[in-house]
Amino acid sequence: MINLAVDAVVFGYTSEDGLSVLLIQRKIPPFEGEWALPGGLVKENESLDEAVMRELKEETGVSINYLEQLYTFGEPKRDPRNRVVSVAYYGLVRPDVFHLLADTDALEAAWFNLDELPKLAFDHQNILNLARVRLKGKITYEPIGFELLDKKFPFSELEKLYQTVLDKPIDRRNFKKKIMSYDFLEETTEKQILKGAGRPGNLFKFNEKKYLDLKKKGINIDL
Amino acid sequence: MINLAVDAVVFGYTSEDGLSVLLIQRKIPPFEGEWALPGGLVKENESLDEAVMRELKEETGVSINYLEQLYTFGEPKRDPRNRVVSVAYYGLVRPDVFHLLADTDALEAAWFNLDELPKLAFDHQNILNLARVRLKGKITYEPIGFELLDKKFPFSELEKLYQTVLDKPIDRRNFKKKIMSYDFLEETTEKQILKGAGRPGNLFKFNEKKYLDLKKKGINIDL
DNA sequence: CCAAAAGTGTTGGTAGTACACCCATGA
DNA sequence: TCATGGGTGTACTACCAACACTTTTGG
Repeated sequence: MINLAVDAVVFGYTSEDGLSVLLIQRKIPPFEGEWALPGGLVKENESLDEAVMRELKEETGVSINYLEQLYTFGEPKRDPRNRVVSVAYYGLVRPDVFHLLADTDALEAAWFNLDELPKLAFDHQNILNLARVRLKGKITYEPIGFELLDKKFPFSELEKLYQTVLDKPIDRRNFKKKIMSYDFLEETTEKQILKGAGRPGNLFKFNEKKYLDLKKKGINIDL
Repeated sequence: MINLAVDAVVFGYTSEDGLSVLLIQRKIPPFEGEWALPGGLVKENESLDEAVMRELKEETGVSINYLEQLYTFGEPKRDPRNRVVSVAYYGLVRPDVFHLLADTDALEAAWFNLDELPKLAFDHQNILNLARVRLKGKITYEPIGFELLDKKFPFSELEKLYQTVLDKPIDRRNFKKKIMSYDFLEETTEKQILKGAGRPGNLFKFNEKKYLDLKKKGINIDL
């Protein structure tokens, strides 16, 4: 008898704190009290996509519908008790729009900065690592930002987002040239309201139609 | 109770017949007598990779160990009887090195040219379509050919392989320039033995070390 | 006036694309 | 001698990478 589960790697991005990941503290054995990816067993009559959204909602209160399938992990001993095969999903959201609410099998749900992670239960560190790689890959051929930034934002916010996810510095001028050539950003006349010193930047917004078009067609941001 | 299965999309390539796919004719319901991808239920104590190799061997006699995970299909109604979630794998081989031998749940095993496919059981046509897309993608960032061509082969064979998998014409000169720049091919002094008219080409061989290096590092054949 | 962040162009190199004619062979 | 397939080079373009100084603001 093989049990089928789903796990969700939900990355959060804010310009202040960079990348984080949503974890839960397990209420039940195995690994009781330890931190793990949200997830759980698939029910008889739901699809995998439905299962992962449901578990995420149940355990963390986070409700999103654009997770992507990452990989299926099926080593016989990955769960110390029973055989559990897990279909992992991943996604990237802005944490501040959710109110976390641990429930069902979770004692607590919290965002952890990627460089301050606790030890994770099961093989969840592997899953997270793979998700990290895939996320990096993904943003080089698909635009991101629309769901992660404010309606209007200074250009530097988009730049910071790419630098954070790719985890390397980017030349400001070349990046702007490239992004602008895809023509999915519109410059507004408004200016950034500053917190601290520095010249305030113009605010930009996404042209939603062109942005979604390019999500389908694909772009190429090799940096 | 959810059953867990694996399915294999094994593509075959020959320069004469192009791309084909390995199918089996089902011996048991559902879809008895129809053609389907080789695959079957995962056993309690084997990994997913082991399961897919085993099923492939059992049903078709084909023994390979370099399939890659493709995607996991889990719609509740994809199997008309029970709930079956299937982890699909894919790979590309040369058909002529295998002796097909249908066994266990298969009445017959056979290679089908991609444009002469029978109607497939379950959602296997979807799985195949996705595998086709992924295969195309894959050869643009990983060299192929070593396992598919003879030890020594005329350059046109490699060209034909790429044209077949990508399903579009390629400029011979540009392709050669690009491939040669990666430096994993060595030109020999031998010449092709002809079948029919035409100027015989020089034979090439892979530099296995450099080839495997590039498999890891990745290349970029955007054509 | 100093520190912080935004804005802005040019140049050189590299890689990609388009393109056509001659050569060696078998029939 | 014709048909078949192999072999080869150039020129144009587009993209990418590297790079530094000026402007606006807050403190």
